[in-house]
Amino acid sequence: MNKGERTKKYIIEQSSTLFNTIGYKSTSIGEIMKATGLKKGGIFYHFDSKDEIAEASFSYSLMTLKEKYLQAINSKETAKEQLYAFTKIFMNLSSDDILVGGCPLMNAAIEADDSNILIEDSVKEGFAALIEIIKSIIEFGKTQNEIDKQVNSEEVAVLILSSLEGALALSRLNKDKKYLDLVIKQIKAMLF
Amino acid sequence: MNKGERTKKYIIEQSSTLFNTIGYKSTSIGEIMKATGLKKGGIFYHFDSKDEIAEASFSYSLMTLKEKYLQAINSKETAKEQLYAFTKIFMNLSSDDILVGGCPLMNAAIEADDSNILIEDSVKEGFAALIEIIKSIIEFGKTQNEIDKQVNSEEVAVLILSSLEGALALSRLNKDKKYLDLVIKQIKAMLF
DNA sequence: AATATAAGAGACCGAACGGTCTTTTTTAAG
DNA sequence: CTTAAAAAAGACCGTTCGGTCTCTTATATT
Repeated sequence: MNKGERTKKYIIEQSSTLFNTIGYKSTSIGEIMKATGLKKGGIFYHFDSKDEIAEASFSYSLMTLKEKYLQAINSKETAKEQLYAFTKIFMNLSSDDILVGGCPLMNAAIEADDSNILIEDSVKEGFAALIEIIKSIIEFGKTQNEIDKQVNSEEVAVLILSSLEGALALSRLNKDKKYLDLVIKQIKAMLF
Repeated sequence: MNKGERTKKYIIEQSSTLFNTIGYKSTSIGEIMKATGLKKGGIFYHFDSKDEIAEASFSYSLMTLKEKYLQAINSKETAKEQLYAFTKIFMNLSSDDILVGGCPLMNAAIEADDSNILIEDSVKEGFAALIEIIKSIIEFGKTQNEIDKQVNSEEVAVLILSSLEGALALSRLNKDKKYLDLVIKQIKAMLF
């Protein structure tokens, strides 16, 4: 990887944190300059526009997020452990070094409500992927006789994701993990 | 109510929709001028800063929201009907004429993450009030023998609000009410 | 109808925005 | 070591931002 590629990657890493913490509108080129130590010329040499930086940053966040989920679930032998690993990531989304600023998907979904139609599809895909992961955990649990075969995997997956996202927002707002704790506790009680 | 008061109220009404749909940062004075038909001088005669408009608009949204909830619940005789009325408001938050743009609380919670510390307390209070309303519905249901007396009102209220907020975001993003429908269905099944 | 005051218009301001362009410096291949 | 190309600097541009200030118009009280 030559200098140019390294710098471009570095800009994306730094920017993704900015976009996720203070949002698209508030992340100015000036902020990115400060965070990277580069000047305007250096940044616009690698990207044609702020939107292009935002897109690259969001993709990077998504990739990181997905990796984290899959890696956490892998090597777990029971559905219960998998679900625990999954929820643990949600718990850490507030303090995670890389993904600081909460769930990138939810943030993008709320802010890019009308504008940024560019990333709207990516956000949809991201959520769909998360639901799919939860669904696969539930279905795995059924084959292991951990989870009642009557539960509707898709529907329950939607409930789990929705409640986790809502609780994450509440916990971040109140700077109190109890909301996430409460929701996770009840989800477990519901499934196992 | 004299002209000045009418105009100020009108600015707040129009602005609250703007803030809730496109967010604080994206709602410029220019946008407010367009929405109200007033010029800069007319707007800043009634407010000292954009933040002051934002605060007034948010308070107005909160008040409207709370009114809607309480009014919907009143005159309902069973907890089941009350909960149904409550969830129905959530369903309509996407299409409501006044509160267009989703849940004002969630929008504010996500966007005013670091900045706008001004309204942070109001957002917290707003969420606490919603949880309290749900809690009271559940407790009413217990006295009516509709709901199992063993359920923890507070905890379940948090789960319900979290999942509704999450599902609302999903439904708005995908322009598909099914997420809210699914979650509401499961909440009902859980309680009744 | 007169008039004091409330309400609003709109030109103006400095700062910050995203983005361009020329110049300088750094990198890396021969 | 030389040199062409890649990378970065930073002055500059037009636009939009939130906000001010003066001047005009509308309101409401006597």
